[in-house]
Amino acid sequence: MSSIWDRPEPGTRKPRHSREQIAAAALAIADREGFDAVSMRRVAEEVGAGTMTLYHYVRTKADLIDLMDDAIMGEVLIPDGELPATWRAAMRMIACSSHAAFLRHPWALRAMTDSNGGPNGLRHFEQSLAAVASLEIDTRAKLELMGIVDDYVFGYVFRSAEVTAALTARATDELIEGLLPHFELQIRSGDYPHIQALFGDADTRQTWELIVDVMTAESRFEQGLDLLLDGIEAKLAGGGAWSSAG
Amino acid sequence: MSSIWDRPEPGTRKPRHSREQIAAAALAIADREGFDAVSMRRVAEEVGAGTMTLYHYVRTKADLIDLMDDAIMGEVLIPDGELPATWRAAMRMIACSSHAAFLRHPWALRAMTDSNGGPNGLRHFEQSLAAVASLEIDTRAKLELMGIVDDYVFGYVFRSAEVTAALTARATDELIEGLLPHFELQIRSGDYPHIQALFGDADTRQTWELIVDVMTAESRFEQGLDLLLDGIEAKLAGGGAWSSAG
DNA sequence: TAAGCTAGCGGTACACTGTACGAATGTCAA
DNA sequence: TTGACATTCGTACAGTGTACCGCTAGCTTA
Repeated sequence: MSSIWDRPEPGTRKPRHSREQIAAAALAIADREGFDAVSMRRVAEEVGAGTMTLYHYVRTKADLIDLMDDAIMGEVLIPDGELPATWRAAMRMIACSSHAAFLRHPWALRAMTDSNGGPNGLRHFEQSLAAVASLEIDTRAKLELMGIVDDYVFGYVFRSAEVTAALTARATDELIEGLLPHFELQIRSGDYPHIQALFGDADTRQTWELIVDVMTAESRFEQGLDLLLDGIEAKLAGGGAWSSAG
Repeated sequence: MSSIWDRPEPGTRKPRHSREQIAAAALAIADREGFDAVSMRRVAEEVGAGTMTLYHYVRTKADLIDLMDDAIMGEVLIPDGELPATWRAAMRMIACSSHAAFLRHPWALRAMTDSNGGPNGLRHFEQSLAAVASLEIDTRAKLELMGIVDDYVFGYVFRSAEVTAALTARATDELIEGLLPHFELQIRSGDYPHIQALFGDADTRQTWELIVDVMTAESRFEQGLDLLLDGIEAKLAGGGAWSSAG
């Protein structure tokens, strides 16, 4: 019912561990061995405690994941005083910082599903509000603007994490090799004229590498972000007010 | 190693079930009881077979999920001949269709992690290529453009699915009620001036409802999509070529 | 200092998961 | 009818999260 942030750590008698330590251990395991390797037994082993001991610091595994998520959100935060003054530069910096943090922990997005948002999440929200504070649009419009940029950032991170996961599982070559046979067969059927054209003039393998390259290229993130900010800026400068739904 | 799409269904002797039937059963369970309820035992029960029987139609559970994913991608496809001629209208229609399909199955994105892409995924790729075919930019730029729009779509769907999941678990009121105490406490600390300002003039509860409303409002999707397309259009019209990274 | 309370620890057990193995059953070709 | 083998599925095992409960160590009070 009540989230973990409402309940105090145990502490009247000196506990052997701490939430920070446990979260850090879980994070280390996730980074090293993947998110699926994070089990209560594995984390307990990592901190040198019995499995059930963890349940004195954390009510459920979901709570532990909340702790991990908030640690990630901590990495997203912009250090005090470094947030640019203009809304565009500020939003851009926040977006890039999020991007960087999630690239360091590709499993994080998957873990984030049904997280409730801890203190660092709140601080992140505060910073985003600060970024758009100077804009002269109503509150709803500010929230919408923040949401739209977040949508893009999360989408990029989500999709790039997908590819990253697939690539770390197998090597690029092996992955392409595995997909090729079935793929070529389909293409030759003639049902996919545009894909056929795409692969037409060049070597099949070369085109595949181009696709993987585009998907994983970091440049695409800033490219798309700037295009989106262009669109927002144009709308804001366009005299007509931000068109709210309500 | 090889994906499910490469191996034929069992069939020389009349099998009692089919991949379609099994995938449909799994989909029904996911829609009705949530993605986590989809277990091999549960699906087998649904189709009226022994648990291990499923393994004659599917090599692993991951394969079954691939089947489910491809069914969803089938819902995303634009019917033959209905794809608009201009790139912008076409991309917009594909994006909206994706949006709609994933709203119908909020669990689908979570299931999609490390899916390998089946026939309907390929058809979707074909349609996206068709949408940007008329543009006079090089292949890489086309792929980048498609990727950027997909990033946005996935991001919106991901974040809205998060909120949707939280809201179906508890009622909106109950959710807000649960978060309020801890939240108000934090706000009063003075560390969050912008959030404090946001909640300042109005009733706390009212502002919360505004936030939830903005997050879940479907209008935000098309709003952001149009802004992104504005940015892309401006760049394309700007004379200067699409700035590729390579 | 001694007694006792209890916070913190963790072993055992249970219901659940995916799936390897192999025995039983059914259906076809000969 | 007989063999071959595709199809079905019961059993078993290693893994998961966590409820329950006994134990021990350290603080508080007498």
